[in-house]
Amino acid sequence: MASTTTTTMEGQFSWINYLEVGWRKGPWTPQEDKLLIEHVNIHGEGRWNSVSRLTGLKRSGKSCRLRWVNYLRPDLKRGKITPHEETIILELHARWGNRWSTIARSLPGRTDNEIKNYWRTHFKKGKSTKSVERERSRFTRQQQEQKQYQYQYQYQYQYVEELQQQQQQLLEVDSTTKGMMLQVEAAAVAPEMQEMSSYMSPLSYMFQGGGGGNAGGEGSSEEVPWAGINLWNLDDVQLPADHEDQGFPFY
DNA sequence: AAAGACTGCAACCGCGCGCGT
DNA sequence: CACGCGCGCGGTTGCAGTCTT
Repeated sequence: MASTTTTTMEGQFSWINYLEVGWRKGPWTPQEDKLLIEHVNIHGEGRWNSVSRLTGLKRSGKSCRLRWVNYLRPDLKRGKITPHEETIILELHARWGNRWSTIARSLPGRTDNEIKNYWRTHFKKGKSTKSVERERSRFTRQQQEQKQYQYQYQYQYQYVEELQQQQQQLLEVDSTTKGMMLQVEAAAVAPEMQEMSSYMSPLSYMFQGGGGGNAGGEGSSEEVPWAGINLWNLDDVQLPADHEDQGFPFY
């Protein structure tokens, strides 16, 4: 790929880049977006370096991929990060650090870039005092919501345990050929289920006294164990009257 | 009302990994 | 094994909009 190095003096919208290197830079136009969307609709994602050749777009493959992933993908969620999502970001960042793409996998519709930007503007060290003050009042509100989320996560955890029990019953009841097949399947799933239950709740390690599991570990926690399960849509869970009593050790 | 400070976010860059040859 | 290519990731930049003084 041609070098795309740009000096600050040239600026990111420089025509010099286009004339000398060939790739256009800077903000995307609606026409460019349209071309890229059409291309992906026809050819699918991937092979980004061939996009310019096939569409006539004067954009590098890298730029095309970025534009698609961060802005044009149809499954992207628009709008502000919700307090709920913020909680998840805080939790997952505590677990994984700056592994934004890993964190993004737990937040359907949000991109790593979006989360990274959000983190940097809201939680990065060295924020101004005013910002901190604003954040503090926001945090107070958030704490109230945390209590509710805690209960919701516990509810979800119980649900997984029920699933495990049901699966166990299936194994015990059916010893026919069909049952054998189920056992094979279940055996394959079992370790994953076990791991899932160990940190089904993103906040579970807090409830367990913190620091457990493979926090900070490399590799093994790459895949999000609850992918495919809609953890974050528990709005209609009914809270018992005594849930207020449950403390919440938040930071 | 104006100027400066701050925030949000799109987009770029360099680096490293995985894969095919 | 070495190399090149494509891609994904995390860090950074810069601009437009908003807020504060």
